[in-house]
Order: sequence, then C-alpha cells, then structure tokens
Amino acid sequence: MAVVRDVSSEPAAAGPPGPHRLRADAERNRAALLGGARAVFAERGLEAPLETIAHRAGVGIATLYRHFPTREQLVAAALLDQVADYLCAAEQALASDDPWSGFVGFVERICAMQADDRGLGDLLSMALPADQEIEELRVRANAMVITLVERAKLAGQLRADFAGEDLLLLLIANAAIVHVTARDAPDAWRRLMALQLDAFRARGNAARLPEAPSTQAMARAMLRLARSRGCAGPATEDGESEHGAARGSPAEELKPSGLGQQA
Amino acid sequence: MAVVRDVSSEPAAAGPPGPHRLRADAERNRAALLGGARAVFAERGLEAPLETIAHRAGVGIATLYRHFPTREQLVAAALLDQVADYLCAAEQALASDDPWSGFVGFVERICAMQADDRGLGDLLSMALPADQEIEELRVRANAMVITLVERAKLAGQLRADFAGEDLLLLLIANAAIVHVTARDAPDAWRRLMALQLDAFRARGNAARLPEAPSTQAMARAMLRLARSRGCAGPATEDGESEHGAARGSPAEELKPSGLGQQA
DNA sequence: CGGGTACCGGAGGGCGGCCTCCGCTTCGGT
DNA sequence: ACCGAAGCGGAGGCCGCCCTCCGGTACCCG
Repeated sequence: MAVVRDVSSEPAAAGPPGPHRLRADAERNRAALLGGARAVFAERGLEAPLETIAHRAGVGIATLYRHFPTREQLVAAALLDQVADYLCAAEQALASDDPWSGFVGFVERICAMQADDRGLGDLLSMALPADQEIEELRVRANAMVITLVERAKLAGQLRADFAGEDLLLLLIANAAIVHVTARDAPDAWRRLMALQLDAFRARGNAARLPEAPSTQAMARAMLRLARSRGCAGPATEDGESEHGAARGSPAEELKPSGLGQQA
Repeated sequence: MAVVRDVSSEPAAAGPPGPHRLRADAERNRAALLGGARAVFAERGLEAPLETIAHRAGVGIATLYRHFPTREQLVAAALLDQVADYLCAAEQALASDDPWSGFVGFVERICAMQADDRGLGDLLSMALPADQEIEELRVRANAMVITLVERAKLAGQLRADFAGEDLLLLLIANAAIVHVTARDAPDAWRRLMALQLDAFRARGNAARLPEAPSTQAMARAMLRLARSRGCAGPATEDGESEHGAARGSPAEELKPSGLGQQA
C-alpha cells in the first residue's frame, strides 16, 4: 500500500539540534503508540479518545502525552505515511497518459483511501495548521492536483467550470457517507462518487453551476472544523481579522484554482 | 414557510384517553421549550446539549425532562412542522406539470431546508423509530418521492439507473457540507447539489454506476446513526438478528425503490 | 381565599474524556 | 555493579453533559 515508507518510524531524521536521542524503551513505546493511533484513528476517526489509543498501545496515558503533547501532533505523526500516499497518488495520476483517466483514477483512489481509513477521511477535510511536514506534503500534492485538473480541462474532458474546491467538497461528502454507512452499506460511497465523477465530465448540455466557494473560505472552514474536533490550537497567533474580508496583500493573489490551502 | 401549521402547539389534539389536560403554566413552558428546541436544534444540530435548550426556554432542566423524557421525543415534537413541510414540498413537486423540473425543484428545496436548519439536516439522514407521527409523515412523503422519481424516469429525463437511495446519500452529503461550511462558505452546498443534479439527468453517454445500497441497509445505517447521536433507544425490542443477512419474510419484498424506510 | 396537588427547578450523583502531578522503575554510561 | 536521570503510569482534579430526586411554588377548584 504505502509507497513512501517509514517516513515516521525513524527516530528523528536529520534535525541538526536533535532532541538528544531517545532511550530504547521510549522508542518502543513511541512506535507502539503510533501503531495504536493508526489503528484506532482508522476505525473510529480522529476524535477517538486518546485513552483508547494509549490502552491499545499498552502504555499509560501519561506516556502518550509525553510523546505527543497535543492531539494534533499525534494525528500528524500517525497519518504522515497516509498523506505521503495521497501525494503519491497524485504523482501517479499525473504520470498517466490520458488526462481524464488519470483524473478519474486519482479521485477514485483518494475516495477509497478515505473509505478504509476514517482517520484519513477526517484529515483530508481538515487543516492541520501546526504540522509543518504534513502541510508541506499537502501543498505539494495540491499543486499536482491543480495541474491534473488543468490538464484534463485543456483536453476538453473535464468541464471548464470545475474548481479545485469541488474536490474538497467531494472529500467532505465522501467522508460523511463513509461515516454513516460504513457498517451497513460499506460501498455506498462509490455511488455518490461515481455520480459526482459523471457530473465532472465535460458535456455539451451540462447545467450551469452556482459559484464555487473561494479557496480562502474553504481553508477557513477546514481550520474551524479541525479546531472544533480538538485537532488544532485556538488561534494561529497572528492578527486573524474577523471575517477575512480585506486581509493581507491587497492584490490577494487569487490562484486560478487553489483547493483549500491556507499557506 | 410552514404550510401545515401548528400541528404541534395544540394541547394534545383528539386522543381519546387524553392525558388529562395541562395546567396553564405547564402549557406555557412546553411551548417555550419547543421554541427553544427549534432554535437551538436549528443552529447547532440535534446533538445540542439539552441544558442549552432548557436555558434558552427559560426553564429548569427538570422541566424539560418532565415534558420530553427522551431526546427523541423532544426532537420529534420540535421538528414535526418541518417534516410536514418536507411532505408538502413533495406534494407540490408532484403538482408540477414537468416531471423533471418538479424533481429538480424538490431536491433543491429540501437541500435548502437542510441548509437553514441543521436540525432538519440531521433528521433527514436519520430514523426516529419511536415517533409514530413523524415516521408516518415520512412514509407518506417517501411514497410521493418515489412517484416523483418514477414519473421523471418514464419521461426519460431522470437517468434510468437512479435509485431512491441516491437521494438519501445526497441528503447525508448535503448535511455534512452544510455542517462544515455553514460559517465560512454558506452557499457551498449548492455547488455539490447542482453537480449531483446534473449527474441525475438522463443522457446518452452517462457512466455506468456501481450498485446502489439496499433500502434495508440504508435504513439500518440511519437507525444506527440516530442511536449513536442519542436520538433513539438501544433496540426495537424485537429479535434484531445480527447482520440482518436472512431476516423476516423469505421473499423479502424488495420495493422497486424504497428510500430508507424501515417500516 | 384556602388547601390539595400538579408542576417547577436546582442540587447533585454518575460518567466519560482531558490533562497533570509525582512517586517509582528501568535504562545505560562508567 | 552502581547511580543519576530519563522515562513510566496511575491517581486524581476538572469539565461538560446526562438524568433524578425532592423541597418548594403557584395554579385551579371549590
């Protein structure tokens, strides 16, 4: 499954001011925690009780907090591989010859990833502002996705009024369907996804769509969601003007289709 | 808004063994509770803390429990009008001359209803097994919806492989989008809905869809959801065999397109 | 206007999840 | 083998929410 392997299980890679190395038992516990977290997040979602994870890992709750002081850090560490897979899926989609089947394959793949890991399902419809590594992977993946989208549009196979945000909306919808139907109708999500893909396809008589939500608005919504689930601190310490009306650079730099990126 | 009015604010209608009438202050409190419940459910969803509702209504928590011993009963009483509106929307859709625009109008309307009442959003993707009145309204509405669907299919405007369950899936997805984007991108749901409607339309080159989830499976999923949100008692007292594989009548009576009905 | 009773509301016990403090264990360098 | 320190883990305080018990209140009837 995972193509980029073990990014997370090495002690602390190459940080120049490394945190002084870890004792052997501590290392073991850390790995056990990550394993437990992956399992529990996968089956119960990112709001699963932390005590469940500690118990599953066979360690005390304090040990969990020592290694991962916030839920966000644990989530980031546990799902790093999955996010790498996400990027990898985008890469492979770009490698496909046919723009449309590359696009479709990508969408199918990430929806499937959401379906068999509820944690990832939650994660892809959130923002994890504090984790550098994850967000950077996401940015790289999103850039590829945008390329993928533009390419499919240019080929005349993806509808011209498609927006990157439509993918985010699909991801949110897919997560919800999976959440509700996982036990009783585990393939239901395929139905919505297939219909959505059908709608994405360029056609003569396609309906006119309402305006897509702005990239910034989606970014804010995802951040808010992360906060309400306890996966992000209360505020990013900078100004944070109220409704985000006029903010930052006056020119605002609207990317052509940005997905939900807040960087 | 509500076309069927005040079904719920009359003391206790025509029940032959009426619960002996209500004292004046009790009546007032009951009404205040329903008002508070409607407001709070609308803005925070059906899992809102009951104490919030009591506080909003200006009464003590015990009074709330006295009038509505379970959350389910409160939900049912508070949202009865809304469900009646739902039925009414189906009625009006059937009254439309054009099968397709009737169908589209109906879908747009119920999605909009979900968007400005998060309680209704939750309710339409759940089952409230214990409440006779609500479930009966829902059954009647669903029968109309099925007619609406069949009519649009016969007219060749709705794709032939459309299933009633697709509507349920859309409702679940819509509720999720509204949930996530309500504050930051309050119109985002229109986008997903429009795409979905576009996919519903009959076309020459439509994609082949994966199988739709069964009516029974969706019913079970909705029931499970209601339970996990504290809106339904632990079990419907009957046998309740494990995975529902072989159950009830051997012939099983598959309705052509049943929506998520468990009756 | 007085009494019986239907009704009110807050206090409080229970529970599950979050997070921290602190005495004990175990690692690992010498 | 020893000992300092890194690491462990459970007890326990806090909080939000659920639900119930019971002394007090105010309605309604005569």
